[in-house]
This record gives sequence, structure tokens and C-alpha cells, in this order.
Amino acid sequence: MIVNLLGKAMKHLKYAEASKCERCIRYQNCVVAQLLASTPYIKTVNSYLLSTHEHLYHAGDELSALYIIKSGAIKNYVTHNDGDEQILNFLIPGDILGLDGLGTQQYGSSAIALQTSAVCAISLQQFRNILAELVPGWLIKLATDNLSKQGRNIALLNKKKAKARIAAFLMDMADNYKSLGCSDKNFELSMSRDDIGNYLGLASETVSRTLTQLQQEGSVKMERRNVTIINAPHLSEMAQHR
Amino acid sequence: MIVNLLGKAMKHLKYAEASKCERCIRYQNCVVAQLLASTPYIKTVNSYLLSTHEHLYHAGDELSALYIIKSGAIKNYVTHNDGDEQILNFLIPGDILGLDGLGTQQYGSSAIALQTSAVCAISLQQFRNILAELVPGWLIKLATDNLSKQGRNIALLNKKKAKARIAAFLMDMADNYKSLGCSDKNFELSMSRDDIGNYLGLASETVSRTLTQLQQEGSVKMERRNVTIINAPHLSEMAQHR
DNA sequence: CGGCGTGTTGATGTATGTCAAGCGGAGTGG
DNA sequence: CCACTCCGCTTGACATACATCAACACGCCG
Repeated sequence: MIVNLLGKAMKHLKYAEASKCERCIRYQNCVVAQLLASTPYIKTVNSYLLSTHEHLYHAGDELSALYIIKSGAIKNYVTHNDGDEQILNFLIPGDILGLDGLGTQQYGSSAIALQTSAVCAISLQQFRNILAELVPGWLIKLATDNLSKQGRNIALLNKKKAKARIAAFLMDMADNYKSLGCSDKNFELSMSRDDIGNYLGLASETVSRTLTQLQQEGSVKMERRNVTIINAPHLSEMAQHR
Repeated sequence: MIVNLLGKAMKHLKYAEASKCERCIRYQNCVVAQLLASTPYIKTVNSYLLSTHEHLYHAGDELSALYIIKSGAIKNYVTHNDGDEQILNFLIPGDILGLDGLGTQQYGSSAIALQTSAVCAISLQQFRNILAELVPGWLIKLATDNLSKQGRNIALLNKKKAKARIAAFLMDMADNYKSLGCSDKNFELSMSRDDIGNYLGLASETVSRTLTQLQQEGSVKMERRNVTIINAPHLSEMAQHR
């Protein structure tokens, strides 16, 4: 008898089958198959069918499963609070989905099918159990941190206006310093305008101009590389304006 | 007696000390310290001092150690074949360096100090031994793949000219399909021009125009979403022109 | 004091965004 | 099977944000 191991969370998806990985066409290259091979607990995985434009999950949903794409194509995106979407990645067969939620217990992005697609699901609970058995916590943290940094970087780079990029960059730096226990209101940048420009995809002159503009608006005070954040909410506001 | 466990590879760095992690100011938040706590083999780590503008390692160097930043700031960058540099990230205390080389055995990027900095080093050999003990290979592959994808994304987004972004995007897609065993010369895009534009930080009209331009130059043939790569070298060439 | 690196500011050109109109394929309903 | 509509795509005209080039100001160091 075949049982849907994933339970209610997956009800909105069209159930395809529970089958042995050994029979899957992608068995040789599948990380999940290798995962399953290393544990005696799971012998089958459930797979689901997605129609074009059907969501696999939404950002903020409780993290219930990780998915691996068997066929088709899936778009991974986040929605900014002003409503517009930012595509993070296009995923193809063999790619894994949902890892970005491991830290927070909820999906950090949304996933939608670009065409009819098939995915294998591995329930979070199973994954956690296996992972806990295999991998120490610090390493999970390491991997998770790297993933979230990736998201931050894309968000930083894909904003269109220089002002938004710079504002985002400054807030990012403030966060960094805060996480180190330093002040997030006043800090010293360690890199040149050239470096900032290179990093953000802007000319150093544009960095300079934008910083003086932000200063004239009273959002920050710049004194060479010394930054004083005066109006953090305003900066965050602008950082979102992409 | 204190021994420099890392050997000759680190000779160019100024040796600071070999000390117990328990005494380190960042002990509580250090992933390496947690790593070391999980193995009986290592009791001390070596730390090094970097002056401003001193390289920690260069892209292509043999991967000899991973580093964790204790103080200061470090810039992580790659150099394109046309010579100009692309900054991937700015790293601060607590960040770890060198993971991007785990797959290939050599550093995938260069690291240089932006200010006087202190780093702890953990030799690759030690790290591998510990990792092999703790983590199955498929998971290392997973983490490594994610890191390399991050690099790809940044490279894609930070090119300045639309033509370079689109060319890079097309080659990226071709690689994807190739890795799936499909043709990398003729394939079907699964996403709209809008999606491509969103992903690359361009207006969909610009995507459209650039594609027709590439077509007129004879590099590709577009027929709706069907792509035929005609002159792959030329596309790669343009993808680098940032 | 003079030179150098870094940052600022100004003038100008250009790539790309924006707005708008039209085209063609795919799907729908008659 | 044909017309109709809708949506994605293309193309054009125009506006603009940014890159580029260039001159200059400032702090730093010899």
C-alpha cells in the first residue's frame, strides 16, 4: 500500500506516485537518492506534478518539505514589500528547492512552475532526522548562512537605481557591524569608493555623488570613510525602491 | 612547544600565535571552534596577521587552508581574463574563507586584507579528515554546488552592458541543458522575456532588442522561445566584455 | 614643501528605462 | 473552420540615469 508520507501540507499538489529511487531516470545524479541510500528509514519518495504557473510553495509558508526537480523548470523568487517580484534563480532537473528555509522553518522564497514539472518531495521531518544523524549543527548553520548571503547579494545587485543600491549597501554594512556587537549608527568603512562601486556595479564617481546626495537629504553623514547613519528608516525605504 | 601545523604553504604570512580557541574573544560564535570541539585531534589553531593590502591567497593557488576572520576586513574577488577584478564579497570577523575551493582543490577567488586583520587557519588536510568523518560526500557536493552557483549569479548580474548579461545568460542556459544531457546548441527557454529581464536586472524591451541584435549579428537564432546557438565562442567573448 | 592616492565635482555622451503602438500566435467561442 | 481576443513579444520615440573623461581638492607621507 502506498502512503503519502507528507500529509496534509502537500494536499494542494497533484500526487503522482511513490516510487523507488533506483528506478528513477535521474538516480545516478540525484543528491536526494544518495541521501536516502545512506539511511534505512525511507525506501520510497513521493513525487508530484505541477502544471504551468502552479505554485510549489509561497514565501512564508511553513517549511514542510524539500523538493528536487525531476523534470520541467521552476522559477524561484521573492516578493518585496512594495509588491514587485525579484527572481532569484531558474531551476532545472536535479536542482533542490527549499534549503533557504532550513534556518527559519519557513520558505524564504516562492517557487512556481514555468512549465509542467515533476518534483520529488522529502518531508522536512525526515530530512531533519537524517541530517541530525549525519551532520553536526554548526555545519548546517554554515550552509544556511551561505545560502542567505547569496540571497542578500542578489537583492543588492539587482536593484536598478544607484541610490537604492547604495542605501542597501549601507544598511547591510550597518547590520554587519551590529552583528559584531559594534554600533550600527556610526562605523568606519574599510573599502574605497572604487571597491564599493565595483561591488555594486557602479562607477566610483556615482558612488561618490550618491553619497553626497544622501548626505544632503540628511540620511547619513559621511566624513571620508566614516559613516553616521542618521535616518535609518529612510535608508531602508530607499533600499527597497529598486 | 608550539608547532606551525600548516607548514610551508603559510610561510608568506606573518605568524601570530597558536592558541586555544576557548580563550578567543569570538569563541561563542565561531563555527571553526565548534568544529574543533567535535574532534579530539586538534587542540590549538594557528593565527596570522595580515597588513593592509596583503593577500591571504590568490585565485588558482592550491587550496591549503581555510581561514576564519578574527578581526579586520577582507575583500574577496575574482579576476576576469581581460584583467579587471570583480568583488564578490566583503568579509568581516566570523566569516569563513576558502570554502569555494573545496570542490576543485584550489582557491576559486582571491582574498586581500582591506585593513590590518587577524585570521585563524585550519589546514585543508585537517579539515578534510574531520569532514570525511562527519559528513557524507553528497552533502559536501551539495554545499559546494551552492557556493559555485552563488559565484555564477554575481558574475551574471554585475556585468554592466545588457549584451554581456544576455550572452552570459544564454551560455549559462546552454550549460544547464548540456548538464542534463540535452543539446546545448538548440533548446527551448521556459521563461518569458519579462522573467529574463527581471532576473538580469533589465527591462523586457531591452532583452527583446538585445536578442534581435544578437540575431542580426548571427550569434544566435531566436524563434519565440526557441534558441539556436550559432556562434558560441562569440557569445562567450561578449559575455566577458562586462 | 611636493607628490601621491583617494575622493569630489562638473560637463558631456550613451545605454537603457519608459511609454506607446502594433504584430503574431495560441486559445476560445461561435 | 473561422473570427475574436488576449497575451507575449517586438519595435519606435523619447527621457534619463549613469558612465566616462577631466579637473581639482584634500589628507597623508616622505
